[in-house]
Amino acid sequence: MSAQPTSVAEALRVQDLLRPLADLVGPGPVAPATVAGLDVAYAEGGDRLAAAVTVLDTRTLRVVDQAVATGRPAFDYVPGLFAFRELPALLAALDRLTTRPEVLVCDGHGLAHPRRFGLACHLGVRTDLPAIGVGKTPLVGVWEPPGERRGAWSPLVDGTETVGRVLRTQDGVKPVFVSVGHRMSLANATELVLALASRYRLPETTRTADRLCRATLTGASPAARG
DNA sequence: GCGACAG
DNA sequence: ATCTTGTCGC
Repeated sequence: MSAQPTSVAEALRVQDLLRPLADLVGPGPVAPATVAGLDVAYAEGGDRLAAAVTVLDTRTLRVVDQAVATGRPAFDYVPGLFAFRELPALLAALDRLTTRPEVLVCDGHGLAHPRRFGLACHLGVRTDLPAIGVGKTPLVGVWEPPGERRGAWSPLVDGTETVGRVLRTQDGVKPVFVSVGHRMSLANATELVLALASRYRLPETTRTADRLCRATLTGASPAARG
């Protein structure tokens, strides 16, 4: 089977094949110097997309490198198989970076997935980089609402497993869903997301990547072909 | 069987 | 994801 499946059955098998390769424990870099944000935007009609990666200096939160890749969605949108849709373009964008980020912050879940292999796990395994997932809405699991203050969190539980954390990144603002992707502990992932979401609900990494891929589709940028 | 369902 | 108006609040 290929890395890019053409059917649901095949996609499920790819996940089963790659899942054992994910390291869901490793502490990961305690104080990474750089962190990458990844995001994808779709053109009206959804037949075209732009994937963006921005690399930020962890301390200053300034963008130090970035890349984009445009293309077609590689798979229909199927909850649980979402990664196959955006992965090719995201990997292409990553290839265009001139630096190698120390951690990947993905727009979607990692372990918090019905088969424990969401986009963040997939990207981590395919790049062998520490990766974490930050979702805006849940895919699996149950949780108690975390405290109202920034930094408060509660475990995200699916069945008998803790698959992530529901983290409040700003006072009184809807929480985000953090889960491990690859080579990173849940505690360190939580700490990193909180540091990156210093001012807004979402981490700066995803905010900068989001702006970049949108601007690319809008045509606001000169060099943005793929 | 029916609804839910990352982006 | 994308399509959309007004509205509340710093």
